[in-house]
Amino acid sequence: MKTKAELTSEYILEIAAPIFNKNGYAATSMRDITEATSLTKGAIYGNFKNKEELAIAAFKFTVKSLMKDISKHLELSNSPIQKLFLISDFYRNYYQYSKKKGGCPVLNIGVDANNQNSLLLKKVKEVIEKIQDQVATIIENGIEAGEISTNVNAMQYAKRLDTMIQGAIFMTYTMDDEHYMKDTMNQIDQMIHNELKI
Amino acid sequence: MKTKAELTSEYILEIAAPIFNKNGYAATSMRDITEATSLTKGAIYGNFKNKEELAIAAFKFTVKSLMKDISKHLELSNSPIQKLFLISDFYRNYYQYSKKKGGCPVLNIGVDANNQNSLLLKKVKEVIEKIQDQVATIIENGIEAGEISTNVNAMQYAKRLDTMIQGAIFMTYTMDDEHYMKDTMNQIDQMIHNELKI
DNA sequence: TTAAAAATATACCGTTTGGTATTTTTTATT
DNA sequence: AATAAAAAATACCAAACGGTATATTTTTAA
Repeated sequence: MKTKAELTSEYILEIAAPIFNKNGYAATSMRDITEATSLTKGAIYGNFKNKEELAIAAFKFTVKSLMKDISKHLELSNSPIQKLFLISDFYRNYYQYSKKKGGCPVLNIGVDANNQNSLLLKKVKEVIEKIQDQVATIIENGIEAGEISTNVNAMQYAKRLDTMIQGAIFMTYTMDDEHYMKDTMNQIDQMIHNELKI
Repeated sequence: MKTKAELTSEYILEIAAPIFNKNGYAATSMRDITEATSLTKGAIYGNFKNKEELAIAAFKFTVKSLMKDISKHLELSNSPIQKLFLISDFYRNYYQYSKKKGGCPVLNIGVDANNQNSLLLKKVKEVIEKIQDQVATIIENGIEAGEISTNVNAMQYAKRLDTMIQGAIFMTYTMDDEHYMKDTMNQIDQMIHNELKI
């Protein structure tokens, strides 16, 4: 059974994570958190050491949920090449999906933490590496399964896809125009067809 | 002849622009500006109405310089298709180049201003539209000159290139790894060769 | 050279910041 | 039901915040 404190911590993260994600670290005050949670400083500081620890926990909270949802979506097929198409399929709805989380945590916290919070930036880097490793593994599995050309450099291609996706996320949010996301996903699908598929 | 105030305003922007660009709006204090410029609040508020106006002027200052440098680089050829290659050529060195300005203003202020400062966000949008219009015009000129396939949708392709470039900038800065930039520019060159060139 | 105007420095304002010490309330155990 | 422990609320702190009013200095023009 979860303790009271554990439940409170989770509740705080649920509320605080989208706020930090939207506003960034410096633009989010502890008062924002107490007001949004209807809790007091005593409750917040009783469960988190300080603002930085809360922000890091909030980032982890959002990413954990995001990674889980992606993984779940990728379970829709066992074929590596189909899993790649499922990635673009997932991101096709990413604008609406990620809005509920206060935006894309990788993009927002990545930019926000740069030059500002090295601990937070390190966490973002780790998440990016993890995502890229997973995509590279899918490509490698595709090569082994004979679905993907042996000429493909899995890691390089994973990074390339990730770069395009992040670009699409940035443009979609900044221009408030989902076409960027849809177009980029179409482009990625074409790439998978033309450059990966055997 | 420039007035004293005009010279001071320029000086303030020179110093303040990279700071706002690096830290973001909320994380930059007016004290940061007074300390970096060795000026006092009187000088700053005498030349700029408030923090927001200073931040907007600082963004414009950085973008103006950036746009000028790109335009200058594109003068190296009169051929539209070569101009496209010159764009990727420019961004190949963009990491080192933009570091001096405190990072990419479009990426940094774009993410920072979202949900935070609608005036600043509007300025970023305008810059993105302006850049995309210029690239689309180059492509259109290439079509007219018979250098680029008539099948190409100029605006769509300009947005596609811009999206990829912004993705590369984000990944390069966040991972502190210039390979993302170089790889993406190679990819773009290949696209120009395979999809645009006649 | 002097006086007006412009520009900058100084001193100060109320408010908000992140954080802490203490008190009160709630929970769990006997 | 009583008690100890845990959790949360309250009250408070010094420092920093953006901004302003005023004093001083510098520049400009007669």
